[in-house]
Amino acid sequence: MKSERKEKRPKAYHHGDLRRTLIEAGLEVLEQSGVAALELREVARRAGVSHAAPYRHFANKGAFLAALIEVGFYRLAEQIEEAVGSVFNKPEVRLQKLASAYVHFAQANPWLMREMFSGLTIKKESSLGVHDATQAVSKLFITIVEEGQSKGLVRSGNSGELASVIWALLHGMSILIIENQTQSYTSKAAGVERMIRTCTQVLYEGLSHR
Amino acid sequence: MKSERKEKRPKAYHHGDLRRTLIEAGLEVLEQSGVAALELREVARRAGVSHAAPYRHFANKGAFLAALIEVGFYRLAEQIEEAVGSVFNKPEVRLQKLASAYVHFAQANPWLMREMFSGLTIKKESSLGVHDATQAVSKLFITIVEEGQSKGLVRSGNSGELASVIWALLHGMSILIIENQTQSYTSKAAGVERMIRTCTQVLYEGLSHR
DNA sequence: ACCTGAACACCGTTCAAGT
DNA sequence: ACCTGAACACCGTTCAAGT
Repeated sequence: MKSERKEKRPKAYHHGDLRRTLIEAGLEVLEQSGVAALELREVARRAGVSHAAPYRHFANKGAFLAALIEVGFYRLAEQIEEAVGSVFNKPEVRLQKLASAYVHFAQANPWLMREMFSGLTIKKESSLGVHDATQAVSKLFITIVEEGQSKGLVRSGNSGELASVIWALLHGMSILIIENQTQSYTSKAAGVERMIRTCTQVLYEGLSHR
Repeated sequence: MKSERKEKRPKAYHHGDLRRTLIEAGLEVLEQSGVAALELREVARRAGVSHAAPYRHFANKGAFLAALIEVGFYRLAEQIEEAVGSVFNKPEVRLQKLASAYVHFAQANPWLMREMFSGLTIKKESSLGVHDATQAVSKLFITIVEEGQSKGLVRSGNSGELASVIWALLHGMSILIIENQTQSYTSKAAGVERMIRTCTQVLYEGLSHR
């Protein structure tokens, strides 16, 4: 209901911040066993509370999932920011760092990633938090494009549209990799890095100012 | 080509080819109401059989989902083949047709698309059919790249890797569109077409022979 | 050979009752 | 204010029994 981006510390009752505990447990179950195994009762079990307790913090299972997704987008945004913000390299290298960050997030959180991009429209309607979180990621891509344009590196055009092209390629690549759809090319870590480099090159060429 | 796997023809009993009927019903439920609503009992209901009947044709719910996914990949492959096969236009136009076909498939079957790229690795292990079906799509992309290379249009390099770049961009774009993540740029059909054109351009530039 | 109906374990959700 | 335990409807899955 409220925006929970800050570390607030509600007074511990039986279990401290149960909401946060449930979310952490949920992320754990999700990554360990997949969505099919993500049961509210199991999450409650892990948190050491009764199966009815989660309903004090989430309207239903959908709202709980939305909370996990929200966290997911904020974490992804953080990783992206770290990757592109702390580097004073050439733009090509920054783009590669961005790509690496995105792909590695997907590899580290494949199930979360799948849920983050599964029926978002519905979840955004019922959860303002999810909407804000997706915007955080979206804005990062747009900023990157606009920076590139202001330096004369990126072709002119609607920055939102060009940002979507970058996002699309990084996302698609990440999905193909975690779904093992790139075959032998990414079966090893070195292959993944090579794939990232190739994507970065194609993007850089394709987006560059002519 | 509409070659849809090996056609077995079990003789009609009470309901004709129940297996196929169940799959059609399943695809219907999935697209109408999403994965959460995809229940074997509901599918059986729609097919007019008891809730136990599906177990004569599928080991469990997972195997049923795998069957839907398999159909999904073959249909996607068909659409792609149609798009690139029947056109004698310039390669740029063919690429755009390919992109359109992919995106439109996603728009027409968003839930199926999400399931097709959700936990594929696990499903491929238990379902050879799914593996073959994904290969059918994968090969199409590779062929397209190799054709481009042989004509000197596409840069040299591992064709599988370059094929993955194309697939990645088209897939990512499709996901962003169906998840409403490209914002206003694709809220109307015209916006989607423009987005497709931009992606195609970037791809063509990025992949071209230098 | 193919399907049914009862049965079982388990989940999401609700609610009166506890601390 | 926050959590528990019983209760309910419904799902996935199994299996003996029907045609």
